[in-house]
Formats: sequence, structure tokens, C-alpha cells
Amino acid sequence: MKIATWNVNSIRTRQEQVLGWLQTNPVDILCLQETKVTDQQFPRVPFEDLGYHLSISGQKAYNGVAIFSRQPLEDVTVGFAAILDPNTVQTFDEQKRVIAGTLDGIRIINLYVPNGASVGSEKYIYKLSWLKLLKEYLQKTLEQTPNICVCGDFNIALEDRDIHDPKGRENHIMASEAERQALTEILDLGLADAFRKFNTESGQFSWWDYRAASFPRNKGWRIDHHYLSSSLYDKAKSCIIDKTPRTLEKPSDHTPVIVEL
DNA sequence: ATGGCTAACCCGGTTAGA
Repeated sequence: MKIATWNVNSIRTRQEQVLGWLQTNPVDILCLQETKVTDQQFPRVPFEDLGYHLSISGQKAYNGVAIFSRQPLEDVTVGFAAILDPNTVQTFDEQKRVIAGTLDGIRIINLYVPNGASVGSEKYIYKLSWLKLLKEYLQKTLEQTPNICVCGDFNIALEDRDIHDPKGRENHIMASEAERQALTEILDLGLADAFRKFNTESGQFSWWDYRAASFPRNKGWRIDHHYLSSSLYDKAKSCIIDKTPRTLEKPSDHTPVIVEL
């Protein structure tokens, strides 16, 4: 089974690129982030015509996640409230960042982790609070389902080798100690980075800033991940970053990452 | 160098991304 994750930065703007990519890369599962569209306005038909089932959770202008699957998913849920106390997480679920579904006994959890704006800002505090809830959400999920694949745009580079230029990173969003600590605590539940099973080199990224010619200079970050529970991690066959879509005209600033289980 | 680039929104300037 191939599971891809791709922050498309607007599904309506990227519709043709996503369709083209799926024709060349007919993955079993495609997890999308930053669809930036309400469910009513989501361009479902072209993807359904390609043979995909769509599970979507979006909102106007911001955020939004979706899972495309060749086979229908079971037990699709959106938001933290599917697992956690709705009264506690209600305000967090207003931002559409979490969708999950099951295929062949594997629980696939697709995430768009908050960006955090800048270290110490209100949005940064929100990001850390969100990650704390994510830990509880995944802990309870693992109690129900041992086989999980948690993927998406984490907006965190866990190690310096995941950043083109790590100097000064302690005050940089996506690399600060508190963010890394929050993610490490989540991984300590029993999850491991599929990409690093196969590739230990630096210089391999999934996101490049639109500005300052970051992509041609390969000044990027690796912030899009697949985290697998132990039995899936042991079985993983490959995990690759496909830079091709980032070379196109009007690309997303992220590019797809694909794990094969 | 707090720049630079892109997208949505409501209509050219703001908010957000990372």
C-alpha cells in the first residue's frame, strides 16, 4: 500500500497538478492539507472520475484536510472530538486540521499541524497546546488500533539535518526546542519516522519557501512526515520525496512524500 | 536585511503561510 501526503496550498488552484500527479502516481491513499475550501465547494468530481473516494474536512480560505483513497475508507472521523472530550477540544476543532480513516486494518491519520507564526506568539502557544491534544488523541487511538500511520504537514523539523541551514534555529518557528520536545513526546508513544528508515542524509526537504529562489538553491525544510507504529515501521518498504511537482509552474510550496507499506 | 512570494478574500490591501 502506498500512502502519500501533500500540502497543496489550495486544492482549487492545484487541481490540475494533483490530477496529473495521481495519473502518474496512482497511490492507494493521498492525504492533502491546506485545501482552503469548504466541503460544498470542493472540486470532487474530477478526482472521483479518476477512481478515488473522497473524505474531506474543510473551511473557507484557511486550513482544510482531505483523504483520497482507491478503496472506500472505514470509520472516517474529523477533528479531535472523535476521540477526546468534545467540550475540551471544541474550539480547536473549529480549524479543520484532523481527518482519519481505516483501510486494511491500518488507521490513517492526516494532520495539518498549526504553523505557529513566530516563537512566543499567541499562535505559537496555540501550536504547542494543539500538539498536547494531539498526543492525547494518538495515545487513545493507539489503545484502539495498534497499526497507525500518522502523516501530514507537521510544521516541525525534528533534527538539524532536516533544515538547510540550522544555525539560529532555537528561535525559529518549526525548529524551536519546545516544538521539537512536543513532537518527541508524541513519537515516544511508539511512532517512528518512515523517511529516516531509508535515508539518513541531510539536504532532503519537503518544503521550500516561495521567496528568495529557495527551491533552485535547495534551501528547504523537511516538515512533511509519515510516522508509523512499530509493526508498520518494520514492514515499510520505501519512503521517498517526489520533487517533481515543485518544479512546475505555480507549484505548491510543499511537494509529496510517499511511503510504501 | 523581519526583506522576499503566493493564495483567499472582497475588491487593493489585509491575513496567513513557514
